[in-house]
Amino acid sequence: MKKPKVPQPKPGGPTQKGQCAKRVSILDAAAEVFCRKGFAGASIDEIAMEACVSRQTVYNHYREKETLFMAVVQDILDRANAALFSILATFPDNGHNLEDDLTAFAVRLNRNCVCNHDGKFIRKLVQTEGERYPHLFEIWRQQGPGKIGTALAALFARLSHVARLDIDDFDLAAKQFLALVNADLQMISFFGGTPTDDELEKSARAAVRTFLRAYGRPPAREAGVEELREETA
Amino acid sequence: MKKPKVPQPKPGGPTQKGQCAKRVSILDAAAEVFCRKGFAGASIDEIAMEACVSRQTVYNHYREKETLFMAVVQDILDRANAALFSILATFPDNGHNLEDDLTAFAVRLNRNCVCNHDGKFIRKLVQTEGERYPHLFEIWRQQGPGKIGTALAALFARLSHVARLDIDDFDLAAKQFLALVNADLQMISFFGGTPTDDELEKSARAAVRTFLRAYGRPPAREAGVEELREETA
DNA sequence: GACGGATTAGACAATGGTGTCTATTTTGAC
DNA sequence: GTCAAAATAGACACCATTGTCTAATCCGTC
Repeated sequence: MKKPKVPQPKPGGPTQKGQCAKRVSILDAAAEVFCRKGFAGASIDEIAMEACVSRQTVYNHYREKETLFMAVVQDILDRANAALFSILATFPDNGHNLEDDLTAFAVRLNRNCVCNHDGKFIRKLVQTEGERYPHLFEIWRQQGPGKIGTALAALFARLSHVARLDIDDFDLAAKQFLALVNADLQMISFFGGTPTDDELEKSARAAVRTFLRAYGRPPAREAGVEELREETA
Repeated sequence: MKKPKVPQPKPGGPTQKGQCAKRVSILDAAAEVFCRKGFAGASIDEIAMEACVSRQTVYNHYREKETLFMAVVQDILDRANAALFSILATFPDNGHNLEDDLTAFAVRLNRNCVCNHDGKFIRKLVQTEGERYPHLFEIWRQQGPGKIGTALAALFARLSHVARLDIDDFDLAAKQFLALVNADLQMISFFGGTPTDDELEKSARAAVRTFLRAYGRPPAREAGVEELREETA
């Protein structure tokens, strides 16, 4: 009664090595449970149940708990990476309004990379199990924030070159941009909650505004502060 | 051989209810182990061993694992809070150089509240177990970042009033200040590593510089206003 | 319909953890 | 020195989990 239950074995499942349906189902369920309970707290039975699969099937696909765990991590990282590059490709090199462009970019980044399920999962897991698996932490740092950071720095370098930003240290600016964008949301997504679209938009706009106050080139109409300084001098 | 070992029972231990030495020792050890292994992964035996105490003693002081866990959390929060207010009390209301003052403040805040042992512990624990104990998350948000945030907002309000900052939304600025200060360090302290004093200082200075680019009043007026105020007082 | 690989439920031993109990020893106060 | 409270080691029942094994069942393919 309390053991894994299997509703319908899904007749259409292809039996390939790479992407068998059961395999995916196990991976998803494992991600869910590992994220909720941590490595130690997650039980194979619970994962099997959530995946609508027998425990033995789990062991057939992944030799042991740790194998499964590592497979989950790699899977999530791959997905998050794909999302990141797809977003970076959308930034308009010559849009009209830098503030709007950056805000839209920040919203998309947060929604699809940082605040989404994968993002929360991987951060939580790294913090929970990073000490036990230093290897895991290293992979994450290079493939996660590391990639976002350098990609963003490159973007800022381009924008600086087109004279829309006034940045001296691109890497620093990238880190600060990410930090600002997450200032509001961190608390929400820290827990389980997912920020609403409204919160996402609002906090992104506030962050971008501050960022541009610090790093933006005054486009003549927004030169309030600059002019003030000139006049008082 | 592998059970709790007790070297010397420490003859000088007073037997009071409030702060018995064993009690403290257990609390410290429990914090350490819970932080390393999470709630599920930590075993009472390991805690007892690390505290140089028998398992039964642990159960004598704390009825069950969960009781101990909650006591640890409350203890850490109290300590972190005390540290925070002691730091806030040191900010000079009428210093000469705002950048230096803010930088020093940020360094101290990070060293004693955010990047130190307690800070890392509480963040890790909230993220690990927050879902299982929503109560824990709520306490943390109000007593931790919440208190820092409002205290910082109040400080910025004071500084704005003395015309050293140009801020419209104090709460937002406080959040952004904290975010900027942690932009660099987050990655380091995310794992187990403790940032060096040098890293702390450098990242704080970069953050404050950006913050002041966004929110600072042109420095020409700073000294004048300050002096005027002092003289009229 | 028959075959073979995948999948299933369920039993199983081994392990390790929790919380209780007891008999003994230590400790500080008197 | 005596005494009571606290702390100790160790045994214990109980439970959950891991990973293995087996016999039965499902599935697509031939």
